Amino acid sequence: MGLPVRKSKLAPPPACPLTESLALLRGAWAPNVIWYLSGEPRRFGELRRDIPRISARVLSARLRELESRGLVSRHPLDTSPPSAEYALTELGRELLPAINALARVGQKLIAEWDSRASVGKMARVVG
Amino acid sequence: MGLPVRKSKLAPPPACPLTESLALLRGAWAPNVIWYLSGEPRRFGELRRDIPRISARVLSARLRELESRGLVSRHPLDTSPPSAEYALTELGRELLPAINALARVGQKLIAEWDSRASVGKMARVVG
DNA sequence: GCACCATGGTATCCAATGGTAACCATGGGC
DNA sequence: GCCCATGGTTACCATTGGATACCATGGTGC
Repeated sequence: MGLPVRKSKLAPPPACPLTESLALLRGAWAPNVIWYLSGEPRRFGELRRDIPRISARVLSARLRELESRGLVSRHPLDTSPPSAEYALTELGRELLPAINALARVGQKLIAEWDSRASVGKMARVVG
Repeated sequence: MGLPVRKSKLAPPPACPLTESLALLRGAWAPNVIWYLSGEPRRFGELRRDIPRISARVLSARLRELESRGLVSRHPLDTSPPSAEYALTELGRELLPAINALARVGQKLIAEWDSRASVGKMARVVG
């Protein structure tokens, strides 16, 4: 048997700006993590509670990926059960306008659903 | 044998605006598809060429998902090899500001890399 | 000293997603 | 009759993500 064929996995010059910024956000929950870090720095357990459906495994992986991409910085704290704080870097903050734009669309969608639901149910909720 | 245990897969009210808009964009290449549809309607083969690294399988799946989410509309054409055109719906257009914000970040990143590369290479590119 | 707790993870296992490549259906050109 | 282009679909496999259990550290109650 010869050598196994190496599938090149080449990533030829994309240079598509959308592809570049999406590469920063790749991975499950990445935008949510950035969203919840956009205020103050937060700790691992806080982020777990912020994003209830994330698993510790994925949160851990995502934080290390975001750190390696330069979007997030990690600061271990010398507390009794050793803990750590995560914060957005300046590069991470550059993504906030885009994430805010996404959130605005989401708010609009939620508002539309709510108004239609209240119409459909004859305004069970006061409004 | 009894019924297979149904893992509830519950999606309890997230109501996080970011989660809502990301649900619209879920799936590989979804933002790119919207990006390339943001001008004129485009055909399947055109999108394949626009996004060279997408596979036909995923493009097909993504278009049908985006259609079912109401972001994209499909218009079959009565041509000799039957073809189809895809266009953004109004809901799809509401995502364009967010996608443009992402693209702006990507452009900035590319510009920074370029300028650093040209400095590192002693400005091979005139600038 | 020792059990027990909280924090911040890892290890293991399985399901869903995406990629590759091959194939199919239609109708026109040669 | 055969091949081609378009617009997909199918089969198969690698990677990613999720659920859950577990581990390491050090503090606290006793």
